[in-house]
Amino acid sequence: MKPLPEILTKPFNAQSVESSLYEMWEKSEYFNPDNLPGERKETYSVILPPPNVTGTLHTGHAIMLAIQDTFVRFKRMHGYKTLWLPGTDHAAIATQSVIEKKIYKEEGKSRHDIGREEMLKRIGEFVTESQNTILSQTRSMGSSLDWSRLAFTLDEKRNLAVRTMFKKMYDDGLIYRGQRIVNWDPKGQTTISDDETVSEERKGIMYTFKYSADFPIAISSTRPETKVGDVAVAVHPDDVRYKEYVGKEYKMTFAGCPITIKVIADAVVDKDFGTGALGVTPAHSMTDWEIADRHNLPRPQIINEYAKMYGLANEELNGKKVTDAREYVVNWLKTEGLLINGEEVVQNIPTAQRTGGVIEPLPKLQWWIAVNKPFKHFGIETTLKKLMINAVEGKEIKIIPDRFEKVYFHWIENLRDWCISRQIWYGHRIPVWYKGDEIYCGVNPPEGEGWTQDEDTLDTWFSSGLWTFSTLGWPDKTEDMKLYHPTSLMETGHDILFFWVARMILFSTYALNEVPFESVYLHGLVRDAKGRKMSKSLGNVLDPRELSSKYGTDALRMALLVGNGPGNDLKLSEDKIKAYKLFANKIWNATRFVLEKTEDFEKEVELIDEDQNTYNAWRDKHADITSDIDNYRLHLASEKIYDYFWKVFCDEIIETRKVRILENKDKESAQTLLLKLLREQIITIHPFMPFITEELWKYIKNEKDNILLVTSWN
RNA sequence: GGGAGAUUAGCUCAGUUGGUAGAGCAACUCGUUUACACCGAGAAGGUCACAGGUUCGAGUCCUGUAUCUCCCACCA
Repeated sequence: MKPLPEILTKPFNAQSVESSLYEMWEKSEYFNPDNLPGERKETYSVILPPPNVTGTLHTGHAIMLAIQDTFVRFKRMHGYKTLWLPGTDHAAIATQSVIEKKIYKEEGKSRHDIGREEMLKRIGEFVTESQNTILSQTRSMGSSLDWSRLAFTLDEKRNLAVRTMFKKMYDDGLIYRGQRIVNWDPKGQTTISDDETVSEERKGIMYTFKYSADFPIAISSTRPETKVGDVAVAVHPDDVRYKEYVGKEYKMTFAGCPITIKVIADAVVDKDFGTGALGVTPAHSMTDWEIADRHNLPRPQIINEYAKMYGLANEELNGKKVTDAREYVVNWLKTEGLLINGEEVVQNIPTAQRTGGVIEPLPKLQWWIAVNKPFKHFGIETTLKKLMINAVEGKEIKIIPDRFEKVYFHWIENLRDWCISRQIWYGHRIPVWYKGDEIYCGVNPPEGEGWTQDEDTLDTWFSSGLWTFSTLGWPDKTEDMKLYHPTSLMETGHDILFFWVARMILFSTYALNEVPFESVYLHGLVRDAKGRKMSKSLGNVLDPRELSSKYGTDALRMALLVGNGPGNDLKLSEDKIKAYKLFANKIWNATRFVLEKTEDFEKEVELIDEDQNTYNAWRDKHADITSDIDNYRLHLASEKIYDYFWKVFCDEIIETRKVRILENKDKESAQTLLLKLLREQIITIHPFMPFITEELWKYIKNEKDNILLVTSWN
């Protein structure tokens, strides 16, 4: 054996070795599956959920990187042609608003002052500059990503994929332009999808009143200001109280605005709610819009994009914010003696997830994906919804943990057409051009003069939805597509099951007729030791960069893996990370000791029975750990190797064998056993704690052995 | 209004297919004679929320109850 290396005589210092080890891995080019040694027939592929390009690493990223890297390293050591592909997300609205704020702060200018072209140029510059931060932080977690395939959701190749997909769906009639009620975010000045809204509990007042003294039916509303846009009052067809009025029309003046109200009967109305009569405001309520559809009612718009009243006969109301208008209308009701009562209620108000703005439902001409529309799909009539359901129901995709399958199905059942156009600048521009009444959709702009492109961009989840195959070169028929799609595993947070996972399934099954991934592993949120969400205001945010420099990346990774079952939130405390720093130290010292005790070791000998039994027990443990990883139980696998190394190997095996080595009793067998166990355990620990194990491997490997990254698992 | 999850040692949490309860931290005793005090040895600590049931046997399966958390839902 070699003499004991100098570095081992000192305590383990993670910081001093991590960056040079990562550099060594990168230089080996083994992160790229094309360069992996040996013959590898089976592939294993994972596409990294792209972090926001302007972001910095947080514990959510750290957990995702730790889990994925562990699987990827395991499979790579297992002989698979393993690809883990990195990328970043342009995060459309989030990024644009960051830069808008920055420019406003520094120059006092809005995006409209600056103009579309200049604004996009500035965002582009900012993004280029900022992406290195998240990428280098991603590296620092030890992530064995193939950087040669780095992708960006808004680069040229991904843009081609987006345009191609849009055109294909447009031609199939699955993307259409339509005037419908949208979720309008007055703060962000854009439409957003249903999933981008969050309902917030707020107190409001439910006013019960009449439009005018002559009108026979009282109605209830928390938004009386919208009633100037009413065109009907709907009652239940069986409601005897109002039967005599159905079909009649009333002309009145409400809050200074002339209105015509038709009494109609519709089954959606709940007889027992409020007065049992519903004031119908088609332009500003989804339900009412649908009622208007059924009864062929007009749809006057009376609120604009700035959440202000407009287009009304009463000039006093025009330009008023909806909240001020509400006050105005309520006062008017009071003075006219029309207000019957006002009852305080708790209501769920939809707000925009990104900006917090209160959603104003507005009718707008937008682009949609039709999820319920039948179409021919590879010769079979189906709908996008059915495709999404079939992929999971038919077990082509396994969701881990499986309880999320129910959540997924439930979401799809309630899914409505997806609004994909956004009134922001940063993103994939809609590949549609107009000239007069003509409309052209194409991957490339139309020939000829006079065409103008649609101003809108696409929902960021449209491009993210293509991620598993746009990263592999689609729409080109690439070797990567053939080898790595469907991908093996998608690992992400359960909070984006709908936003992202479902959309990837939609696009992939639709365009490729194959699932985007075979398994979905959903991790939970990281919370603090008390189970609270990490937030700046609580001051309980743990920064993964600080933690890894303090305790070592290996220790941080272990803390994120042990006991962290799929789908459950993880409570993370510094104490836990500290415990695995001690573990790293234990591995270090045990290695030194074994190397010291085997300095005079020459060659492997046959193990005596006692040692063979010990070795066999380890092999059982090893098989157990292997099966845990294969079955997505990293939380158990990591704990088992920790427990075995410390409690069994160090506390029992080393303690007993060192006596035999000292006393020269079956010394060679003891030495053989210690070296074999050490070597095999270092290999087993590597996917979890890549740095310390790769460092130690240098001192325990045989001449002919490659670096640990590509050393065989078995 | 629907759905999902949680309830296990003082604290924070594991416990894959049912077979005499585990980890980290904290607290207790002893040990620094040579891998590691970033350590070792030992002891202590739980009627596994509650009530029933299935079973030779249940933290683990079934039914119900309570408390908490999350998700979904256009009740105007």
